[in-house]
Amino acid sequence: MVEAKPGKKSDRVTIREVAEDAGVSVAAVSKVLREAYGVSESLRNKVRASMDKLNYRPLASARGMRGQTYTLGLILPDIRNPFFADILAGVNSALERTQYQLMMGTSHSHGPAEEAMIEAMIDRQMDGIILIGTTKYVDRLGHLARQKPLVAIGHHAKSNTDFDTVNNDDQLGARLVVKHLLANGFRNIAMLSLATTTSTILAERELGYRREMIEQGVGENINIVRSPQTLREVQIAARRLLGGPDRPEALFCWTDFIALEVISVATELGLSIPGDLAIVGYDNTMYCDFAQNALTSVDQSGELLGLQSARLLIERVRGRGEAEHFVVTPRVVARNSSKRRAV
Amino acid sequence: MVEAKPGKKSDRVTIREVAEDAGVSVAAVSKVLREAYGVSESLRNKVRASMDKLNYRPLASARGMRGQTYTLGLILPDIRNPFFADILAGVNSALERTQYQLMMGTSHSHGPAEEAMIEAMIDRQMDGIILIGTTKYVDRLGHLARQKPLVAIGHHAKSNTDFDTVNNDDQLGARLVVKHLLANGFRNIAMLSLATTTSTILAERELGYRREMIEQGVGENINIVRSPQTLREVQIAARRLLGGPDRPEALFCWTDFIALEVISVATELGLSIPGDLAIVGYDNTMYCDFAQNALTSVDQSGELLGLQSARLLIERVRGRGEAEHFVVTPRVVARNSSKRRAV
DNA sequence: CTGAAAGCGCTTACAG
DNA sequence: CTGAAAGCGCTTACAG
Repeated sequence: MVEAKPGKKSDRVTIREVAEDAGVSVAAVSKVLREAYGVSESLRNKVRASMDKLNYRPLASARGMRGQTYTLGLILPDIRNPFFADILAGVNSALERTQYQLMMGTSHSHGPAEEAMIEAMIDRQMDGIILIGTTKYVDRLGHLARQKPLVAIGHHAKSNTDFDTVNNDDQLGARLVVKHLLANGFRNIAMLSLATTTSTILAERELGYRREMIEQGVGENINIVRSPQTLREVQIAARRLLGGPDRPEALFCWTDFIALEVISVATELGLSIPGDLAIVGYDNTMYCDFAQNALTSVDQSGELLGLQSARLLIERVRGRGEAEHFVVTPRVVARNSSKRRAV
Repeated sequence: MVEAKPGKKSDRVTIREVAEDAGVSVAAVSKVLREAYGVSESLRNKVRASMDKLNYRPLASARGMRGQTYTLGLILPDIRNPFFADILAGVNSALERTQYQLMMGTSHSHGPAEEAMIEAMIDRQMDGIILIGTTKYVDRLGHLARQKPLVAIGHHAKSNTDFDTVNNDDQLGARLVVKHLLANGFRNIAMLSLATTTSTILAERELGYRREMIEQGVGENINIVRSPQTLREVQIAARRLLGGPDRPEALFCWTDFIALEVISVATELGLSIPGDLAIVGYDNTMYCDFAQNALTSVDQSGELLGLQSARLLIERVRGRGEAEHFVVTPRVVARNSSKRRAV
């Protein structure tokens, strides 16, 4: 009488049982599983039939002990930013017909969690990692990439050869915003950026803003305010900027999420948008379309970025060695928040 | 001359190297790692020193072959819903000082992805799984829970003995909304619910709405509209409901996310809130506080739910057998969107 | 308290 | 084309 152990995986079908059922060797089953070369049609069919019949599913960790786990990791810096949902949609659609599964982790901005998350994913044998909006870990990214396929979204490193990058042209995006606002009659344009010393995309956006302001002859109005991401800090920064006497005519915010908070502060201060203040965001997330926001924003095709990053990562996992750097061209999507004022 | 293989993990320190360095057996190192009984102070110290010195990190998949992977899975139905960020914050804080790492997966509403995600997590040896807002898979949940520790958030199953549940009292939440709206002078209250046949939390909220409407003597105004989650479908449903001649005075939406879309539609229709229409959401997410939304909502303490679910899951992983069902009491957070109209 | 050996479920050379 | 055997890095009884 065989008593099932109270253990949790007692009912799991193994490759050995499939092999027995199909009357072949364990190695043969493994080959069919990996779609490896040198398996006859008939053997493959027998094995497939047994796998289906027994409802076999390979154990990823066991596979990972020698080969791949068929698991890709995605690290998000902040799950609250709705832009990441767009990226994720793209990643998911790229993975749809593949064997790969996506596992996500978040790195809280406070603490050393980003590094910890990367290590956790390496320890869990992810075949490759997609990193979004790298910040602190930047310097060690090359070292990491040499031991694990890596794609960075939202981190400019064109000259790097160890990992791929996927970006929109952030400098251009910021330039387009300045152009758009000037075209609509706003000349005193400030920028609300992120307090960071390591984000290359913010550096690019600030650079684009500066350059375009200067080239358009409104360089004397350049004003970059930097704030951390927390709700409280953004509100404080926005109140200070908008409550004072030298309030700008327009404010370019580095991401929609923050722009929505600015709209809130402006509304509370009794400012009308765009009458008293024009606001532009970045990422063109779904909230921009809501009538109560009607937020002009820069579309950087988040879904495409996600799609492309997953494709590149799989290529890397399969052996590609040279780095690729994918860049998409952004465009301004104009809405009410930056409309030309009635004269 | 030993040449490092081009393989990716050549630099990984193993338990064997730690054992050699410390001058003990591999089994001893394993025991220290697991903080198992029967290890002398001095042996432990030696091993710990070697682990630090060599910068040893255990490979989760190897551990999982016999024991635990120290990885917990969290399955989200829709990453766009900001409520899940609150839950996640709670889960993360519960895991902070533990050995466990969280890996998240999303199940797209379209397709059989929810089931696929659960299987993917089982195949990846998660020690336990937190499931948010279960829908289709409900009937097989018991079977699943018998092979893997499981906690469900947002799924009522008090009589179930195989897994834990973590919820707010959804029926009460809906009742409180009706009470609040009536107290503010709104009598013709409709409800915008989710098109689902399996969600128990929606069933509870609908029940609470119905019962309270009847008990308060406005049963003749009961009107439940059900819509899928997609932006398009919600807009269509909202336009039909709000554009018609028999527009309700107030609309209770099943989640904030949907309520924000309704605010958008109402705004586009030229309706003022709450002048022409009061709106109430559920979950009290951060967007409610934005002045342009000022959305009254039901707070179900998402962070607490997340915290509690992680704690319960770890207890289960450690062997607890009986089911626990945690319920938190919701409360209405009143904002401008449901303010009493000026007479 | 400590360690040698078997084994978890796969993949990978290597023979045949 | 097919399979027997070794091995991935851990944990788990089991001896000592």
